[in-house]
Amino acid sequence: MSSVAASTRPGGRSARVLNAIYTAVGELVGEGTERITFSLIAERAGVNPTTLYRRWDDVDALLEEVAVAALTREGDPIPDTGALETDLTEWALIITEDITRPHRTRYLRAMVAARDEIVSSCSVMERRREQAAEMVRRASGRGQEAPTVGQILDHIVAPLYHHVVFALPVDEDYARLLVRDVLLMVR
Amino acid sequence: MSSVAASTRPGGRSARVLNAIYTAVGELVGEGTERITFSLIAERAGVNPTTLYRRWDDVDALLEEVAVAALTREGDPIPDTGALETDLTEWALIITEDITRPHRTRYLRAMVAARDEIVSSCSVMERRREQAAEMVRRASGRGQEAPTVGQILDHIVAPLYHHVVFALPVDEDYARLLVRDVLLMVR
DNA sequence: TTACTAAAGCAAATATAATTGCTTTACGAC
DNA sequence: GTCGTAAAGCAATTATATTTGCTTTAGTAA
Repeated sequence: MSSVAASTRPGGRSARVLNAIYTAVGELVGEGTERITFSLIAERAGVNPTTLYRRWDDVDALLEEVAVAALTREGDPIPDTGALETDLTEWALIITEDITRPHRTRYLRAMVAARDEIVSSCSVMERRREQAAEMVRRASGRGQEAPTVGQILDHIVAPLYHHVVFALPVDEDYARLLVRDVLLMVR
Repeated sequence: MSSVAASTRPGGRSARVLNAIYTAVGELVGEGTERITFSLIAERAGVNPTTLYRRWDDVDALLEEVAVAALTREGDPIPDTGALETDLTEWALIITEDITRPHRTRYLRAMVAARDEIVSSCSVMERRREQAAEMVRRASGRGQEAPTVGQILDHIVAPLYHHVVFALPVDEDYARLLVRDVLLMVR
């Protein structure tokens, strides 16, 4: 298995090699390559296959690792429009756009296919929870009634991810619909 | 790829072999075997490996096929308690119990890891839609106000599957909570 | 700088997977 | 029954994947 960090010598070459490997995997996933193998990755990364064999138990372990890294990268801004409804709508649209990009979908699937321990170690959902919490906090600050963070996760985030993962259609209208539904719960 | 049905000679041996293969895969998945290979399956099924190579492109294709078959098997009864709230609660509990069983979870993951085409061809969600529709129909027949079928799928089914697939905790209380939330939408 | 050593590269050896041509079995149509 | 054929079994071959011992490279600490 082995993990990214904790290398005793993270300074130069190892880091460079690791980076090349991650990039190679990213490219291959992005290109929709069907059967990704160590040899393929090594070739693309300009790295010796042995390195891969020594570092990861199998290709899946590496793919999961890269997927987790890619999915938990920070970045999405938290909308701050002055009203919860528009905040949530904006946010739902950002998520939609993010997870429907083909290689994002592939990463999601790769991660989700993995064993519990790996999936749990991935903080995608924690990240979403924090973002939701921030929007709710702002709403409360303005004296607005708001759904709970749990409700936002269960009824906006979950359905969106669920649809992507089960290859069901996801679009703007669907995202807006979910926001409307969740707001019906607070009235 | 090749699919289950449409064999020109479904009568005896082929069917028996296919069955042995499906059973073997089921067992291996159930046992949580990490790296399932054709050889492993063939050995377990008491079948020649060549048969597997000739019939499926790769192990994943076979796993997906078995997963889809297992997940779309009929069986869950549709609760009919006389009130929508209890129907939905019963139903949510049935789903919860079903998808949290370890080898069910594994099947779900296997399916979800697959390519779009395979996932789409799986009617798990259609099945759920029909069941939800039936309960809503009964409620309307009694003159009860009810959420839409879409709302039930988005806000009860989706969160449940989402939690399982993302290795988040799922239990009875969670299922009940979701039902309560969705009913808040109709008032 | 220098010495030490973790980690990468290389190449040969081994193991496992996948393919292929041919033989055998046993449905299914007659 | 008997015949034709689809699909399974077998075995030899080929291709890939994986392991291993050794060499080289280059961070890091002194």
